[in-house]
Amino acid sequence: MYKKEEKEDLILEAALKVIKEKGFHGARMADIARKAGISYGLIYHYFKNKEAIFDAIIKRWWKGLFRSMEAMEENGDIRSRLLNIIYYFLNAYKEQPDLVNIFITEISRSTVNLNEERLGYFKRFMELTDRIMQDGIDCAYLRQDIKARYLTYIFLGALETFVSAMVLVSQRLEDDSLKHRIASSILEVFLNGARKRE
Amino acid sequence: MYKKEEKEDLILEAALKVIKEKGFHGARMADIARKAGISYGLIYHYFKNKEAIFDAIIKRWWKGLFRSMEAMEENGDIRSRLLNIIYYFLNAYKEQPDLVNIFITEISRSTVNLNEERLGYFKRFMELTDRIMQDGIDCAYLRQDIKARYLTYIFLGALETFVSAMVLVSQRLEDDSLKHRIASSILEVFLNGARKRE
Amino acid sequence: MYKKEEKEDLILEAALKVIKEKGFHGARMADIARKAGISYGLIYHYFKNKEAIFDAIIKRWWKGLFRSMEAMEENGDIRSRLLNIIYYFLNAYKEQPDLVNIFITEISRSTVNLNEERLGYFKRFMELTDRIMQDGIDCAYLRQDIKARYLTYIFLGALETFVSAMVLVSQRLEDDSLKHRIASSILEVFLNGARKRE
Amino acid sequence: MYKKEEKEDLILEAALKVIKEKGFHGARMADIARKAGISYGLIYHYFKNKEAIFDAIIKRWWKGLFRSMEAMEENGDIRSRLLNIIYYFLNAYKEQPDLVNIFITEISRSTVNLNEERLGYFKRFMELTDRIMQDGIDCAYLRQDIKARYLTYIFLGALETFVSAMVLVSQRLEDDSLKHRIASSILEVFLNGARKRE
DNA sequence: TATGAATGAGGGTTCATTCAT
DNA sequence: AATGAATGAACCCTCATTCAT
Repeated sequence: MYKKEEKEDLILEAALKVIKEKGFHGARMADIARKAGISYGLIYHYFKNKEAIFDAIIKRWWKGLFRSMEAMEENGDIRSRLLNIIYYFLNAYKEQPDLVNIFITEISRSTVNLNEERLGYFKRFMELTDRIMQDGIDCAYLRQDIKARYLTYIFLGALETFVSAMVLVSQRLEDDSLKHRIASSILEVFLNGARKRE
Repeated sequence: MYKKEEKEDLILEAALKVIKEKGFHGARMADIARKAGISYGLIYHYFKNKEAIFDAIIKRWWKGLFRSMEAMEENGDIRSRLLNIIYYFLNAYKEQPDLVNIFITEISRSTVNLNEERLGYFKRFMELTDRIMQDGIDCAYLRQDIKARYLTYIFLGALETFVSAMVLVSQRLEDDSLKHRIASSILEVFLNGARKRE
Repeated sequence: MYKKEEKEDLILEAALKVIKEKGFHGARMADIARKAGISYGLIYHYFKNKEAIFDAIIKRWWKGLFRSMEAMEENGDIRSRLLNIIYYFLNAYKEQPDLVNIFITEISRSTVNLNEERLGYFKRFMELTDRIMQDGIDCAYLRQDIKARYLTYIFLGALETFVSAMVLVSQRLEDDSLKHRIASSILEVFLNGARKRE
Repeated sequence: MYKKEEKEDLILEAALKVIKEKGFHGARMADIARKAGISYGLIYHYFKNKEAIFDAIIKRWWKGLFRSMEAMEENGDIRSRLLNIIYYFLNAYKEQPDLVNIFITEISRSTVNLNEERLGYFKRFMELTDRIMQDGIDCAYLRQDIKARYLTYIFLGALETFVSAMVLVSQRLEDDSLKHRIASSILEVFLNGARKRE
């Protein structure tokens, strides 16, 4: 089924744009269909219902992030692994700003639509990040007087806030050097506070 | 009219709870009325429509925060002023966890319902925090190689993420010593990274 | 109860204006109360309900017209009696354009709110006018080959259409000579067609 | 789309009946749906809202009338053109008494729902009728001492009043000879008063 | 696969009317 | 006599979802 996946992607892409503009609640199936250039009845051949579209979007986001993080676990140093997370957000933002927008505005904070599955993604993300921090603490790269989980909060908090600010002002990231500058800013500020001092 | 304000508060309190549970979109006027123990139509004596209730909640949040921040501007040192912000969130969370929940999930990130007025509140918040950072930079308390606005991002990012985490797990804050511990954690981690080194 | 009637008039006067602007359905009790400068609860001391206000307005219109027509029955010639009807409309229009507007737009044609009582007024109006026509036929002043009822139709049709046109364009009648000119136009055109020819 | 128009007609037909019974304001969308034998929401596939249904009904009435009047302009004599108007009303009344009822009770007099578009229809109707009268005056068929616009008032006033009376008493028009009798009554009475005398 | 007509539950809002004060 | 808070039925409109074609 090659075509099937393409069509699903077409729908998800359209859904992304509409949800970005109107939010999940405000996004109507008819809007999504129109944006995708198909009839709205057809959406139901590919997705059980509106919820399923949202789930697919969420899943897409997390799966990519997890894959990227896990790939680095074996052979990456702490800096590289943290940078990896940052770049996942920044690259995603560059290529699919709508997706990041939705992550920031609809996924990352909402307790409303939170179900077991979605909560699970978060926990996993926290755990994967915790593991980086714990590795850093263990190898004496990061300070040892703060719990890994707290470092995770600081790191992800800073990252999210930066990205949120970019989302809010619709910052363009076409210039790669700007992207690198932002990435290292986030990293350095965090490390400055979190690195072990001698 | 003394009674009028009381009734409005009653409605806002009810709305707070309902919105927390179901989100702004999911909250039905009927739910709010039931929760407030009043009849359906009465809400419309006090608020023009559903939007107005949301606005009132938002306004209440920001006005309190601004008042608190401005009161400290004259005579507070940097540490105190930052702690003041942290405590505003933590105290609010302790006394009105629903309000903080809504701030985190519905206000602080949503670009959907963002209008000029609401965006204005954010900008003001950023500016007031920037001013603290700039004062800290000017008096050589904070490091001078990072822009005030970036320090603001880090600080608010960490704060929001901590509070978000508390919201997500419905952390109870009945014990004041826990509150103080969290407050100083946030502050110290931030300062550790942001303070000027000799 | 002297005051009572004054207050009722105050309310009716206000109702007149509001109904003119918004129609009977669009007129809200709150609008009427505001226009009358009283609280809306008070209206219910003077009128049973909204319907009763409408009834009072209708009654006011018809009673005045009937009184005027009956007073002329004994001693008026045909021309005078017809002019009397015309002048009742034109004078009413001059002094209370809102009332005439409502008669034209809400009373004279609506079959919707038509109940026995209101239909009765119409029938009485038709009968009183028929009687003039019949008298005119009997005394050989009006042509005898057309039924009195048909002459009534023509006459009232012309009158209503003139007044309707004035209502539609919000014609001012401050100048009495204009009023007289219109009155005689209506009468002459009618008589020209209806008078007996030798 | 052939079916689409049929469905729209079905809805308009139902709306006609309901509005006749309850007036525009009193007519509920649910009533119309029930009368049309379709589901509630389907109406909104065909009409934007209640107002649009009313507009469609009004448009239908006027367009038919204008088409008929314009078709006669070139080659009709004055009598025929006036009879044409009369027959448009009487035929419409015979075939769609509800439509005529609504024209008389809701359209022809109401200043409440009058907007630019609707007022425009009236003006056009008046102008087209004026033109007949002016042609009649120019060719010395009608009297020359009365303005065309006044003749229009008389004519349309008589016509409307006749039809109104039929509407009020729910007169049946199944017998064509009755229709012809009424038509010539209206015309003769008008012409009797309006025709030029030698 | 594809369309869009059809369904109907649901929710925001209005407003006449009642009633405690 | 006067106020306006309180009630709740009513109604328009939306939109996710189903289904016949």
